[in-house]
Amino acid sequence: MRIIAHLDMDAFFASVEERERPYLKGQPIAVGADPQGGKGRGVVSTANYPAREYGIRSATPIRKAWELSEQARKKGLPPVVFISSGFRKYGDVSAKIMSIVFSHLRGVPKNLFEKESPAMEQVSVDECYFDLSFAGSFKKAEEIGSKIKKDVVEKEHLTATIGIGPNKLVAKIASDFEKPDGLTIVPPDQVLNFLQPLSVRKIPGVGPKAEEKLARLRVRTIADGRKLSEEKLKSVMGKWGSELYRKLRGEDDSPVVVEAPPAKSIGEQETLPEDSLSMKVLLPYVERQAKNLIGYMGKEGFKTFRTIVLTVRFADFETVSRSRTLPEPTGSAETLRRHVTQMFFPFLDRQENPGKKKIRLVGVRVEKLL
DNA sequence: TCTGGGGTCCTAGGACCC
DNA sequence: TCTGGGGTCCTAGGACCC
Repeated sequence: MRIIAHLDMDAFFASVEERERPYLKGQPIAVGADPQGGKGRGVVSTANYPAREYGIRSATPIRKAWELSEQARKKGLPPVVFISSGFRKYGDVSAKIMSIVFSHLRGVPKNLFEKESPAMEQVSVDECYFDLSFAGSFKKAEEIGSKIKKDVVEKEHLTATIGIGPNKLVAKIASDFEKPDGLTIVPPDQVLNFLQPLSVRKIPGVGPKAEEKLARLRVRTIADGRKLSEEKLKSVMGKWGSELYRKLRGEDDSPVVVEAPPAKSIGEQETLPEDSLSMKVLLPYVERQAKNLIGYMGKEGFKTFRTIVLTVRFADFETVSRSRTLPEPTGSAETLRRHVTQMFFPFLDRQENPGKKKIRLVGVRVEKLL
């Protein structure tokens, strides 16, 4: 019997800031872009729970967050503490959390002499899956889950939410069920009942567009979705329909992947402080990005790339990309710089940009890495 | 009050080859 | 005359995740 757990740190970035500055305790905090007095660009990465009371959450535009904070302040409520630096340290804290989780796991012995390493998969700075099958029962798995939570609080003074189920899908949905500081166990015989009333949106992979398509079929909950045949789902959602059909039933056999597969692309993009159409302003951005990319490639252990993708986002948010695949792989910074600038020029005149729309973001990405 | 940055995967048309 | 079928690569765009 498979027993899989998913751990998700609660309001991770904001909680790290809060624990490091006790005077922030209980204050609304938003970690993310610099609000620049209401003129900043970008979004909130993490809002703590008091800030969520103001309607601020992940992906809230930073200007809106600023506005909501101002509104609260005028009502005599504490203003939001905006924090836009310190992203480096979150990685360090993350590593400590992951090692705490790891220390509670057991591998499945391959044989008498060779021990298998525990199965744990880190999916982002603040999330991981791990295999608790060795516990033998959901009861025992629950005990391990609560020990891990306790250990994270004692050692790192942070809270985590854990979901446990018969596979990654159910574990993930379970960890989202009761936050913060939750522990939700969904044994196999309770999977269908647990999923039934939840919105289809809770299924990873169902975003706003898929939700809308399903709504047109009168599907809101997972129970609704289960009334559709696999054929129907395929006709509406394409290839993904079959997968969705299984997910609606809580079925998932995807493995806990211990070793992260090598990256397929490396890129960098940046929203400008102000929209621009000036070559003098824009070109240094793409040139710097091209240069940075060669550095990142080296760090990741790649020597060459073969495809270059240039991305441009206009002021009206229309986003276009141009790509170029070279006949031979190269690792040359100068070659990349040359191609990127060549690819960029058309955007500055009438060819690609007849309306002369200003540009708000530029980005460069390299693919086919070796 | 306009909407980040890092990615992955899928689709669909066209070129090209056998 | 009214036009194969399959495979692979390239390009562009879009949905989605954290």
